[in-house]
Amino acid sequence: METPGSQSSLHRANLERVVRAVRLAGSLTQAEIARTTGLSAATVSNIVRELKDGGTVEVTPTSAGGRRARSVSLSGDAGIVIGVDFGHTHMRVAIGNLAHQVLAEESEPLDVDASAAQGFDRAEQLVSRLIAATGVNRSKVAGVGLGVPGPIDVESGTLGSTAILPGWTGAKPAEEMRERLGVPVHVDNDANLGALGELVWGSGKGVRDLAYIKVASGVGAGLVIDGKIYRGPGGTAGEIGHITLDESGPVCRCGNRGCLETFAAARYVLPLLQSSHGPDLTMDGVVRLARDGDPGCRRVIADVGRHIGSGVANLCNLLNPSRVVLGGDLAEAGELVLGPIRESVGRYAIPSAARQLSVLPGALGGRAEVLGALALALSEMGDSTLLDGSLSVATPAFT
Amino acid sequence: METPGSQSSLHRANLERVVRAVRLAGSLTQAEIARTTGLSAATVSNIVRELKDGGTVEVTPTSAGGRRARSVSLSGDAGIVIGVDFGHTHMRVAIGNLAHQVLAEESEPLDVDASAAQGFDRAEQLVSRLIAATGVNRSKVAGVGLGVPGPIDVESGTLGSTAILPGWTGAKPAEEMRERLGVPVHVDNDANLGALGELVWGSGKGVRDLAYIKVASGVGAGLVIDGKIYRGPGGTAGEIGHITLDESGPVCRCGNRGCLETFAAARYVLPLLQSSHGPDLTMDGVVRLARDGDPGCRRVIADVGRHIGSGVANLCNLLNPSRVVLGGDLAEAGELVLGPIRESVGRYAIPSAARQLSVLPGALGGRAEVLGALALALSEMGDSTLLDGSLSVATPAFT
DNA sequence: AGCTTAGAGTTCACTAGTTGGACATACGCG
DNA sequence: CGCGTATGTCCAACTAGTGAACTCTAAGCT
Repeated sequence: METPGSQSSLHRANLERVVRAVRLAGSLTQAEIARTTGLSAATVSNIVRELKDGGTVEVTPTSAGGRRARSVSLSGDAGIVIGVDFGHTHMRVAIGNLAHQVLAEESEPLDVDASAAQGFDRAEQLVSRLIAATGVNRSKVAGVGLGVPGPIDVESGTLGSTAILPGWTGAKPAEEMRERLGVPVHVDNDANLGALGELVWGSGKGVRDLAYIKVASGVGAGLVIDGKIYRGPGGTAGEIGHITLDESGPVCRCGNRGCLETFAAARYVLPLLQSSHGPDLTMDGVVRLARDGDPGCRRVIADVGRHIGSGVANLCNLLNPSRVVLGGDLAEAGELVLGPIRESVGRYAIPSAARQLSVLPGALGGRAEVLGALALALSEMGDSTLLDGSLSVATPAFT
Repeated sequence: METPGSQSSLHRANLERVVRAVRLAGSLTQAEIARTTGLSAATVSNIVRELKDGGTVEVTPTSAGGRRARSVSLSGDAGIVIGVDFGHTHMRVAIGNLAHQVLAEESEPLDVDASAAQGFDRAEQLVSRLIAATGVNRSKVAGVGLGVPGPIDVESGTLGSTAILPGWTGAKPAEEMRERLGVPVHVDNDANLGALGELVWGSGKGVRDLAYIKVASGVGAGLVIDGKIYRGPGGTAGEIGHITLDESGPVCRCGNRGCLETFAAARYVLPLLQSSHGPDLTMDGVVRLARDGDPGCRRVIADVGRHIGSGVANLCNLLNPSRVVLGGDLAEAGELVLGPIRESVGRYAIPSAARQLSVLPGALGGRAEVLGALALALSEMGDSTLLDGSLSVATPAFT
């Protein structure tokens, strides 16, 4: 940090290298660490000792061919990260450790009419409860990732206007939560976090580029490029919901006409069915009915799929991601919606880009966002926070 | 390289750090280098001596406030890079040095019916002539960037089918040129290189994200994200020409209907005017006539602009670049085409994304691609080739 | 003119940190 | 029981960066 090109920074880098290697493999012996990192055995020996003393890593004996190799693994509570997600109806919290393991997860209903401050208070309580329930040491919490269902200015941290949480416009969620929890908080919107969640724990495992399309009351996309969330210079990348499909189509809430959203989002699609299926229909209900064979619902879902497919085709031509993951309520419809999407992509995308694209349903359902928040916290701390001593060792009051 | 986490790698990194700092600033004194790199003055002293002995850097006295500060700059021929671009009608070659200065540039007509091998031979001759003309030492050439007007598989280096150079399909340009020139060659397509060229030397100076839209016989886009060309996992990102604007529009050569290309590319637009303006009309001619006030040409160009604007709006919603640069013949039309583009973007893109977007004409005209090829060679060598000794110092035969 | 001052670059002793090789250790196999 | 083998540790050597002291030079002041 303070000495950007000196030996101590090299040492730090090597520490991180070892931690990363261990985390990726789950557990390794020192000799294996030396081989995978390219460091010498002597260096690894020193580094492992340092990490062990710091509490970041645990060393357990194993039986092997030659001398007993001691296997090195991340100690369970070396560093704790927390993910918080404010969704349309629920608030979710997840606790995980640096080994990418989720230790606990819980959700509770969110009162949409409550003020932002009340929401943050509730979140703080839920976090505290979960920390207590898992028995982790509160001082080990290294960071929090926070998901909000709306546009957020990443620079200033201010929440834009949200249809879902009307009273929250202008709130600064990161700041609020940092004050309450006393640790660094990183925010992003739900689509980006869903993308990250599916990438790390769900349908995106193994790829580096992914587009996560979330269809709920609106349509949004989260883009992950080369393992990192891509926000664009203005922070508004991924607005797939408002690409124009039909210049003379229905008027959209954004002011344009014929946006993808007007053909796919719940708020525009449900009215089509409410005359025939009753006014209380939800997207969930449409999906359920479609799976049970209701022809009207099937037709609507297929149409939605076709339109989403057009949008995905554009996305595919421009960005050529290797995988598109469908999230949100609609993903529950499975092939009923994926089939038409794929068909539409095949029709409208250029063949060379469409060929290697796979369109998959999200594997995490409603958990994608919280888990993405967890992943955000992990990625933002860049594996280095846990090396700070202040975290892994109890801060010495005097020396 | 061989010792990934050791002091020697740190030293290398520090060498690069210094070189980069010097290159970005043009010239710096040692004290300034120390400040900008964060290294200590002592280290800088050693590094500068090493670089000077290696011939990478030149030290010239200056007069300053206190002791004469010696200003350090990259030595003119520390490393030479070459850009080669095969365009629709011409082949261009540029020679530059590591200080991002273009030393020489030349073009000659390209015989489209000639075989690929003949084309590469001609390119080699032109390169040799230019090397001789600038008087640089051939052994200092560190790398070559190569632009081809068609889809290229970056993995295998194979050229896909090109309408412009029909006989070249399946050629491996990088391999061919490497054999002829004996230095590393990096290929990319013209749109990507145009993007890079405009970013480094043209209308994209100062931004990190840029979309370069090239309208000629087809419509393509090159995307630069965070300073690097973005190709996508399959290498086909940026196919803006084939996003669908009208599902029941004209049939496109790609097999779909209503692609942007069918509304904007020369091969579809020119026929509209040939009945009224004669069959020999070129895009160039249309632009010239439009500037002279011909109403038909103006109308056509405005229509093209509106359609491009729709495509850019999609691009903007999905990717949110900070700048869009228009290249190709059409850019010569200036406001005649930019106005309608901006208008269309304003209409179809979501306001928050459109607000911070600037749409500019390319500043380099037909030179964008060669210069981009130069920039590619520079970026691919990652500033480290010049530290190899084999390059900057005559290889010692014995020690 | 002479003195002071301050920034520039260099030298030197010191320190952090990695490495190769020597060494101790422990397990399985014959 | 001894040998072979792979593991982890220790030590001396080496590399490379740093702070402090030092020299040098030109500008500014008296």
